Amino acid sequence: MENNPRKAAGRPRSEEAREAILLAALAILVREGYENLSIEGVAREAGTGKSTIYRWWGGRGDLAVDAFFATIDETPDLPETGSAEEDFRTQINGMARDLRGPPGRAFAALLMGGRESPTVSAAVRKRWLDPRRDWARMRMARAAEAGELLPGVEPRAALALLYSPLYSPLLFGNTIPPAQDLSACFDLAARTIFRREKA
Amino acid sequence: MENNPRKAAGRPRSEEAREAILLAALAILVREGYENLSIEGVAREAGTGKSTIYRWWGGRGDLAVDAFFATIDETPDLPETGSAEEDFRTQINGMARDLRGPPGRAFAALLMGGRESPTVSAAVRKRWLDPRRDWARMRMARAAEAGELLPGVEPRAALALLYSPLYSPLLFGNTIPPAQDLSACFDLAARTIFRREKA
Amino acid sequence: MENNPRKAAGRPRSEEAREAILLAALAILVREGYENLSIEGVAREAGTGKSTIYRWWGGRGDLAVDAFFATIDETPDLPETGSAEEDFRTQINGMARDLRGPPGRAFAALLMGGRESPTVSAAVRKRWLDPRRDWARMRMARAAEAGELLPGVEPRAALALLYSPLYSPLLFGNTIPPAQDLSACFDLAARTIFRREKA
Amino acid sequence: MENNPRKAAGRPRSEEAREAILLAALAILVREGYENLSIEGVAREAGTGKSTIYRWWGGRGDLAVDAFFATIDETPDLPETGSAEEDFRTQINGMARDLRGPPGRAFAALLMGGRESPTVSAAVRKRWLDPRRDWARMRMARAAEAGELLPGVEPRAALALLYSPLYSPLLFGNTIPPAQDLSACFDLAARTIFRREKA
DNA sequence: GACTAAACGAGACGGTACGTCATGTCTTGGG
DNA sequence: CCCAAGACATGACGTACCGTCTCGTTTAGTC
Repeated sequence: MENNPRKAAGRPRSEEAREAILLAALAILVREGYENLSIEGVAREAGTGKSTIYRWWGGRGDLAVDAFFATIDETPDLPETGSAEEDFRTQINGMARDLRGPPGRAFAALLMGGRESPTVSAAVRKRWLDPRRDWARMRMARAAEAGELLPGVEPRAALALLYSPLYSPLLFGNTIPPAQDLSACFDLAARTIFRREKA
Repeated sequence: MENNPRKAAGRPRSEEAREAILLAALAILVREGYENLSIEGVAREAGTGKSTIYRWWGGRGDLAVDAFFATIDETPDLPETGSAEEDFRTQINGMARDLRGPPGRAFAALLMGGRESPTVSAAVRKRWLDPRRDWARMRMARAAEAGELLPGVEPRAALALLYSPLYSPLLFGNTIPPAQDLSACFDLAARTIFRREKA
Repeated sequence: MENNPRKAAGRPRSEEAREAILLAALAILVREGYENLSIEGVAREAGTGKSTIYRWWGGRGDLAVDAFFATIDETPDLPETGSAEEDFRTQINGMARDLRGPPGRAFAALLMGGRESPTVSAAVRKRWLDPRRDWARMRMARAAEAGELLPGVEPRAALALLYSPLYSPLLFGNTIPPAQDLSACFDLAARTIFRREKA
Repeated sequence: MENNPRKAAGRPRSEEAREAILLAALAILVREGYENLSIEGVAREAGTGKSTIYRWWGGRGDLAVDAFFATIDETPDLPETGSAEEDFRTQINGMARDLRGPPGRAFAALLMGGRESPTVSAAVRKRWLDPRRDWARMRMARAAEAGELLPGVEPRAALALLYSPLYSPLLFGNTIPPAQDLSACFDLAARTIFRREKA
């Protein structure tokens, strides 16, 4: 029951145009990379005018952010089993799945865009990093409470150790590591973080 | 029996111009970021003609690579003590020192440039990643031989675990983590990788 | 037996809007020239919607025409004394008065608009030129009948000679000549056109 | 024997491009009028880049001026016979010939452009009006000296009377009057200006 | 000491994209 | 049916760089 400033006069925004623009932007992002994502190109491919893009987005950075997140379930329900280790493994694998393939290229492009515009990096932090990190911190705190952590484990360092192997290859290779490698890293890290039940 | 390919007729390359260009490129890179590094800007700032740049470099990517590596000792002699753990810690801290501050921003910019041009990412791999990774693999193999590793540690995963926390923050924050955080991560990782002497 | 074509259903045209639009258009015309007369600008300044303008006028040309003629008495009663020379002098001075100053600039702008749209030039001819020319032709014919013309004077050429000096400076200087200059020209022309009574 | 500031470094201006641009501009000016003369259109038609146009001309006004004057002999040698009346008739007919047809449309367009930009109207004055007016004033002064003028003729008014009928129709009809009409006007005006030899 | 040849600065060239603005059309809700 | 508001596709604006090109100049080695 939202009561906007009365009603919003004038012709309503075209949902068609909005979608065409986001689709075109995503396609170009994946196909040609952030460097070659131009507003004119998007307008051409989407069959819209440039001004329609500038009316709703601030520039190619904003556009790239929205285009990427249109492909992503922004607030996935994260399961919570009894085991913190299992929960983290599930989340990390899920993120890897989200980012692998074309969306991964878009994501890498997006991070790149972050250097060009603080808006973009803020948006990425706010819409990707923060929710996932918040969840992770909370889960880690609960694990500590439940005595699931080994003694002397600092939560912040533990999180860095668990997540970094997922992201860092983007810097050099543009790709998310394969599931097997990721698992090996996770297992190794988990060994030094989580208390395991004695067999 | 001519020693060189003849002797290179004509006016020799101007060392002055080369240095002015690299300096200008680095300055712009650090001051304004990769996005705003333009060939025209470099030529203007260096007081050279554009063609001199295009003669020796393929584009702004190539130029950025050279400008960055001009600030870095490309093949540092890595010490080797008896302890693998100490050696890795030394190397990682050294890399962090190299990348922290302005050069770090240049490095991030460089990695970004990698998406735009395969030449750049190849150069980064060849001049940064490969030598460091080669050393690390070798050192890790020697550690395994010497029985310094805990049982069940896969070298590849171990390396990923050790190095990722250094790089991944570049993706989101444009910075290298502070020494303290890095140490905490390293210690945590080391605990699951290296066999420690019993007290 | 309905008196009007039906009665015109629906909301009646807003006289307020019409006037606001014409006023705004005239103001912009005088203040910023025809070049900078934009429909959007008029709508903004008049506080109306663009479509209201497009509904009633064909474009900025039409609008300029109406705005200009709103400042002019379109069919002034022309006096007729016994002397053709005096009557012409009176009319020409009257026209000069109408066109001098801001309205003159608007008029020049209007003529300029004529090149862009045949509608405009037709309107200018119909609402400015034709009534004045018709009067002049009639007066000249009557003068011929009354024997006021010198022998060998072709009416068409005589009219051109009398009126041209009023208009032609608009082309180069954007202004109507001062009264004194105009008088000198008129006197000179009159000498070769009108028979003067012997003293 | 001009000694420029040494030599003019850099690639020399392309004469080809200059000509293609002027030709295209003139063609558009004549074909579509000043209103529809756009820099982009000229660049498209001339096969050049926009920047080449902006490098050498300040805008469409400047361009139109140059395009028009490229078709006109800017400083025609004016004959001088013994008779001032004949000389003026020759000059006026020559101007009419210059302006009739396509160049006339371009000229009208140009005058229109004068309202939009003071640069243009200054250029038109400087390159068209002034030389012709200067010549006319001088010739008129010489005629006065030689006693060719009727008594009481003010040179300024006489010039206005002679030249106005040529220009003023441009305002309403876009065309230069036909030779016959022009002659009639000229004869009528001449009768009140020049002393004629007794038969 | 002239000749050859490449690198140099300068800067013009045809392009592409930028972000802004006005066009004329349309689609709402409300009077 | 009119009106205001304002979104829409279109297209020109003037700017900034792109990467290529064409100059005249400079700086070596080679004859």
